[in-house]
Amino acid sequence: MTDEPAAPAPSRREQNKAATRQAITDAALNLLRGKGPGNFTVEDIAAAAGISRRTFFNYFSSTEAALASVTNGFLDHALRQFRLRPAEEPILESARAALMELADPMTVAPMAELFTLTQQNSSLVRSELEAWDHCTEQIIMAAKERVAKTPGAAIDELYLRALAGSVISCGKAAMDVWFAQCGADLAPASLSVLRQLLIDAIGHLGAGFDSPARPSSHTLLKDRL
Amino acid sequence: MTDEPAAPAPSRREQNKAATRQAITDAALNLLRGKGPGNFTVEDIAAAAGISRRTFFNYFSSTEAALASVTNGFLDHALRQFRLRPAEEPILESARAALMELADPMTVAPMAELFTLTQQNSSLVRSELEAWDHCTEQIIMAAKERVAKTPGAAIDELYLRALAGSVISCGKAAMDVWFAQCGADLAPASLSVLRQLLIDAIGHLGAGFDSPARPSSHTLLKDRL
DNA sequence: GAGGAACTTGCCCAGAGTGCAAACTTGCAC
DNA sequence: GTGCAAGTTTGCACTCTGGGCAAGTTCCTC
Repeated sequence: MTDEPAAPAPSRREQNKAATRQAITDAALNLLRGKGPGNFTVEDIAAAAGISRRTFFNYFSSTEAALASVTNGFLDHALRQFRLRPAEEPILESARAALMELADPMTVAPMAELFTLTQQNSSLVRSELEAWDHCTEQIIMAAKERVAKTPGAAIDELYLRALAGSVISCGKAAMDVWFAQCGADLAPASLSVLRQLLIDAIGHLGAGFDSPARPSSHTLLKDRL
Repeated sequence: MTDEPAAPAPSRREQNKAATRQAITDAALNLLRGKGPGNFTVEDIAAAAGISRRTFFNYFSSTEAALASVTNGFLDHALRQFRLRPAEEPILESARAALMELADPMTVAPMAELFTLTQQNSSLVRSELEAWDHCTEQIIMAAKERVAKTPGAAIDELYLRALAGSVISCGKAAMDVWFAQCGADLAPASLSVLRQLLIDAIGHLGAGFDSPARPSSHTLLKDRL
């Protein structure tokens, strides 16, 4: 149901595959909601999605992989925003802007739900980690492309990797604190908190984590609660 | 908790368990060396360690978990160093000092080997990620304890999580770049490179990543010392 | 050295993941 | 349409994982 202006020939085959993939992740998410993590099998998912067990494995290598599509969608969104930023902008500022886009109800809702459903289960947490790491690699690549655009600039691998990793860590930290404070609350006030947490985290990063506590935005955060 | 004045009662049982645990990880590592990742089973490990398959699972929940003990040992070493730093020292400086300890032949050797053996295999990479994440959580806890010691200081959860995550990311970035540059080379020159990479990474972090890409910034080292 | 706690092991079973080959669907050309 | 090639689904069979259970073994304590 995505009508992009530049639709690259969605053949019947492609449509079917996309529909099946969607059916699988929907089924997996429903089972997660209904039975809780670890209480359903691949066979259950396949049955709910109307396919055979074997076909499930043609699409995903595990239950976790199927559920990871939620996190991946979430992080891909941020990554897309990052790529849209002008090349001459400082990377930290681009990152801040990209992360800011995550504090949007539509975007964060699936992630918030997954988070609450996932919290207790270790194998699901593991695939979350993988998703964040994958996003880090993507950011590194995006940043490299950006650097390549500016003439006379050399790529400092260490700088890029450290920066990308730190940015992602800050995003993760903000999300963690937000979930801990607000649960899966998606009300405007809660999203404001998330936005402020993201700003603060990137702020700490930009300031080199100078002072142990920066009262300026911290109090602001508490006011919102 | 380990080397306290109260003798840590190494009973026969404890010894046996420790020996078995060690035998398992040794066997796993040998098989990894000999057959490569994914080309041996839990049964192979158990046989090589002289125990039953069932007993293996009494110690580790998977092959990856058994191999992760290498990474965990590596990171625990850093964590221990971190805890040894004075409480009034800035956290970043403590982190720098702790990471510096990793550039030691004895410490880094197993990690370097594991890295080269692991690189291609995704499920092993995943458990590495988990180990780094676990270390992050430990650092957060250690930092909290430290903050609790200083009177009148409030714990800023976001600050701590963002900082710990960023520090770990910088350590990871330095290791990644080092492996990419030097492979598993443990010669003094190579270790110097690692040391400098760690210093630079933490330097970038402390400087808020404000400088454009610029390798080998020895000024930052001077600043910190 | 008797008794109990801790540990190992074999047995069993549900479920994960994958290769294979037979069926079926779609795309394409005639 | 007909037909064929390429892509997909599915059942089947198989290996491996992970863990519950109960019987056997080792270690500690009294």
